[in-house]
Amino acid sequence: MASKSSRGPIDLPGFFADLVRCETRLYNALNDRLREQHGIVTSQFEFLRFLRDHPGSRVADLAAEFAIGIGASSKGIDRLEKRAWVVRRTNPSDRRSSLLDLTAGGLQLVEAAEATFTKTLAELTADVLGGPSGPAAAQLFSELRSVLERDQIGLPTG
Amino acid sequence: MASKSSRGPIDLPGFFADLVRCETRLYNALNDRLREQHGIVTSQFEFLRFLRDHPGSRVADLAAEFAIGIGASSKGIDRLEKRAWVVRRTNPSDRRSSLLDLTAGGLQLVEAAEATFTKTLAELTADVLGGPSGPAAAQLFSELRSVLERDQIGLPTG
DNA sequence: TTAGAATATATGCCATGGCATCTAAGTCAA
DNA sequence: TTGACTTAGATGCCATGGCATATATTCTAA
Repeated sequence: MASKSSRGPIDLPGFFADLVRCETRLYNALNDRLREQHGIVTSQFEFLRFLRDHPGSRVADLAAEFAIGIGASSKGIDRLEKRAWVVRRTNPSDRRSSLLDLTAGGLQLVEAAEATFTKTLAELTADVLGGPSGPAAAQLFSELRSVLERDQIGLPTG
Repeated sequence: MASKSSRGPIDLPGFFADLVRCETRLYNALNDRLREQHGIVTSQFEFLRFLRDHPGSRVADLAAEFAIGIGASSKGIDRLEKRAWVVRRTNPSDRRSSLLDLTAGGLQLVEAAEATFTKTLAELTADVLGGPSGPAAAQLFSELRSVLERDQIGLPTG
């Protein structure tokens, strides 16, 4: 059961539980839709979108963005590269790393998937998030995210 | 970078991205703290807390609550049972299923872990979520969760 | 009553992520 | 220059979850 509202200070554990349940279900639903329509899952869409918006990123940049390990980031790129949506090009100024870019096919895919993603998200959440307290909530999570990133909270080791 | 605020309708994809990043980092940080202080991870704490609050639940009840597959729920209980925090007792009215309960040790653990969990969450989020728009955001996610559960959005197959 | 359908969950296989480790490459000081 | 240290990321092992399947019960209709 979702937590109840109250007057006093927020019930943080209850809020967190609601948050995680929402995120899980939305992520699952987006996975289903993206898989059936484009053959990818949400995490792959997020990788592709990030690379579209930040061409020339490195494996470590993705790891930092998504708060995952370097190994997971490297393997995720392996899979996208195998499907010819991403290319690693040797970093001319540091040959330990590669610069990552979308291929033409990758760009085409991410644009199509973005339409599905945005539409699905709107179907599932617009009624509630489009309400009067939506903007305040969005602002709040934007701030929380900034704080967590600034303090480097919750970064995996590897 | 966290999404910027705006006047118009909410940027749903940006909001969702902020949400997922926050959830990932908070979950990671809670994992670290619970692991070092109690030898469990957050998902296990959530199982134990649910069983404390809903004694006699079945494997399928946990799966529904957490929007995970039945198999994952069963295996999660296996692990908690192996550590003697949970017992399966045969359901007298349906021998296909078991009724789940905490042991005394499980109850003791969940109480201790809850203190750590609540304290950590407060450390990491109270500044932002304790602000003026916190209650509205909490209410919003409570509603969104109710809607997603009512419509059975994002439940895995198995 | 009993065979077939439905249900609850246990189990096996695969994919993915964390963490440790390994290698290649860059940095720095003597 | 060169040897020690650091850094980027690739790779291997393990844990966990999804999905398919198997098994034990229960339900249902003839």
